[in-house]
Amino acid sequence: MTESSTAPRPTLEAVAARAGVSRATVSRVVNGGDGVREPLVERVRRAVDELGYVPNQAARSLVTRRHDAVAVVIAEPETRVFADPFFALQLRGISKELTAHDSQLVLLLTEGRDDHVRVGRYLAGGHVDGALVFSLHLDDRLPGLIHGAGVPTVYGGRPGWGDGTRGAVYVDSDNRGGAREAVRHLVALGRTRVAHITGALDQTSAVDRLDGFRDVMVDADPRLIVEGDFTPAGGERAMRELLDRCPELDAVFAANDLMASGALRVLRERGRRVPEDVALIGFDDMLPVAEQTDPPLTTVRQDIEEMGRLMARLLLRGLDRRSATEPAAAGSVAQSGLVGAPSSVVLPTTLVRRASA
Amino acid sequence: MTESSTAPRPTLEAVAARAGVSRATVSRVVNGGDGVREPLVERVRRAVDELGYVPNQAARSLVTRRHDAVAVVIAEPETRVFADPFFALQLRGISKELTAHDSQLVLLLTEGRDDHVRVGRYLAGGHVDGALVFSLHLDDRLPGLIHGAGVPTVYGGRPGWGDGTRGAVYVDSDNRGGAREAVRHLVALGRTRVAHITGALDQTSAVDRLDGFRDVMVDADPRLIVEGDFTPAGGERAMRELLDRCPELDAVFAANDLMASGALRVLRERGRRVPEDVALIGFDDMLPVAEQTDPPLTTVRQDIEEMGRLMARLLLRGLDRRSATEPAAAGSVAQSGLVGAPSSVVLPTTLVRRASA
DNA sequence: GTAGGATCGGGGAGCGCTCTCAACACCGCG
DNA sequence: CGCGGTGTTGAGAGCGCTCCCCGATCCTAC
Repeated sequence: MTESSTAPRPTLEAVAARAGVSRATVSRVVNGGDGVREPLVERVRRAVDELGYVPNQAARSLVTRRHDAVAVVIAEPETRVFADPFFALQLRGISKELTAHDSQLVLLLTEGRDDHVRVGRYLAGGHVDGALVFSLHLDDRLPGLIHGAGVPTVYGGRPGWGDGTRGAVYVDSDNRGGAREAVRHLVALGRTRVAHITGALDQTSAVDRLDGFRDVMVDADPRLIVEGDFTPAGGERAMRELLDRCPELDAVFAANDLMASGALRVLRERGRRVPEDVALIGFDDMLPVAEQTDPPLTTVRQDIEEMGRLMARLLLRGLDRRSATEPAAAGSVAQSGLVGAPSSVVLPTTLVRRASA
Repeated sequence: MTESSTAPRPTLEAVAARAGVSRATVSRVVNGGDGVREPLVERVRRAVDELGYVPNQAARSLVTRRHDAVAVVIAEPETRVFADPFFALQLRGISKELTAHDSQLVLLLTEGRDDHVRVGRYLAGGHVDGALVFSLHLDDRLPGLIHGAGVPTVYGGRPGWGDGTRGAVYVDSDNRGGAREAVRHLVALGRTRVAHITGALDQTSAVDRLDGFRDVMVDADPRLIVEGDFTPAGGERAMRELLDRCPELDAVFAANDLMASGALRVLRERGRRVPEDVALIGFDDMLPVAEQTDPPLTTVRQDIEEMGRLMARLLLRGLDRRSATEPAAAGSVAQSGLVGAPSSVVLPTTLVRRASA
């Protein structure tokens, strides 16, 4: 039977005693070991192993003010999130990158607006070295709170224009460009009555995709644009409305795959053949959805995992640089809290042609 | 422009000075405030507000040995996980419960076997008060490592029988009972040639569902049982094989909804009508999948979010009790590291009848 | 062989907090 | 009016670690 935490964990002191050196020497070895001669390093290493020594992070943070931990804030009030693998993929990317840098991932899920204050307080509390923030809605006050907390931050997706977002560093997909490409493809197919099911318009990604749609369909009949909400049910609803308003439409660009799948069901239900009667394009290339519909979905791919990885990389890089320049940089630390501000990144998208368009 | 972390955060000392009391008094107020007279409490509170004081968690942990943080370990080598909302839902449940207890969630995603050692080291490092572990595979050495780390742990799903699993506390669904109910339903429908697509048999949930199947189909034709892997593609593969082996089958119980959806596609492709020719039941009641197939899936529901919440609750309760009994309890601390070991919990499942069976 | 320089190791001072313990105040009761 | 008791407050000692600084050490070159 394990008596957990019964055995007091060995301290630096204990290791030092065992190896017959001073604490400082052990500390040096544990933290990289330069400046200590080989035989000693060896002896310390052995002592560490024998004792099963693991540094006490709390003690270390207390003096270094570093935590080797990054908060990931997912600000999603709706259950919706969990229906799509989006976050899981981002998390995976982030996790990989953080692990490679020996940083931990502290996950902050917010349920409602009240939670934002809690998150703000947590970040202000200096528990983490930085924050990665997702899924903002335009009216969120989170950026303001985060800004106030003064924690280096990278956003996933371009934040809105609210408080604290000016100069924020973010990683985003080329939503507008991707949308343009999708719609152009539909046009190239000879479709003339192209409709658009938007995402939830309180998110910049939805707005950008709508803009992309408009870039190509410059004077689109306003009846051909319906607001959705990124869910399959929303896609169904929107598709019904489109069909009612404008039965002669011959193509649909949905702002994500989930809505496209809903739209697809409605189209079939109403007896339209896809892609013969109506061509359909989604967005995301969410494999389990896009590949498994019938017909498989033509869609705009964004590399979600890579986005996560990149966010983490940007943050960590900024952090490193900051600690490197520590004393001098006070003045040049920008809004993001990152030195020499790594600028935002917009990743390209690619059109994946399957059967639906 | 925020100069992040430029202003040194106020310390207890500073608050004490401002309020004209001693550090100890401020500490008392900050930690609940009993034993301090009202006017003083008031004065300290004000000083805290004015200074924007936030306790330094590192310093606190250093002396209390508590971290108010729990690790969530997801041991999933395959990408598969991220295709289903399973973890997201569990995480949500866990997050809610932890938040209510002012605990943080440290997420540890493991990529491959090597990561297990890293995780073990992290847990042993005493960074967190406890751990919640998911998605074990039978041959995992993670339980052994965790056991060795001596961290109070609750497993999600019954762990296997390997090293360190004896006496482990877990939360699971009644996989076997749920499977039985599903199969009985098929039998009640008058189906006689009932097939089963199992999950990945290195996970206890898959094994248990198979056992439940066998409980009802006592002498099932072995050709009617095919091993799947919990993915839609695996479901397709398995369904093809079943159909080839045994074209006359009239019902299928798939060990999860994802595989059921794959099976459904194959059934349709081969011209079988569901449920007329072949009745189909899944497991999980994963809404985005189960409700959106055509026909919608009859399935066995398990309350995934509740499982997560329960795991967290069990862990936290054990932790509390442990710290309450601290000095005396050394001897009675069981395998799980939890005092007065809250025992494992198996949650009931319910059959959700939709159109597929 | 020894002086000089460069490098390495050890001692000690905290980081910010909690917690024990002693001092003190104030109450009621004898 | 004094004494014990109860209840508050303050002082101080660390928790385990890093990092600075100075003395010790080692090597090289003359």
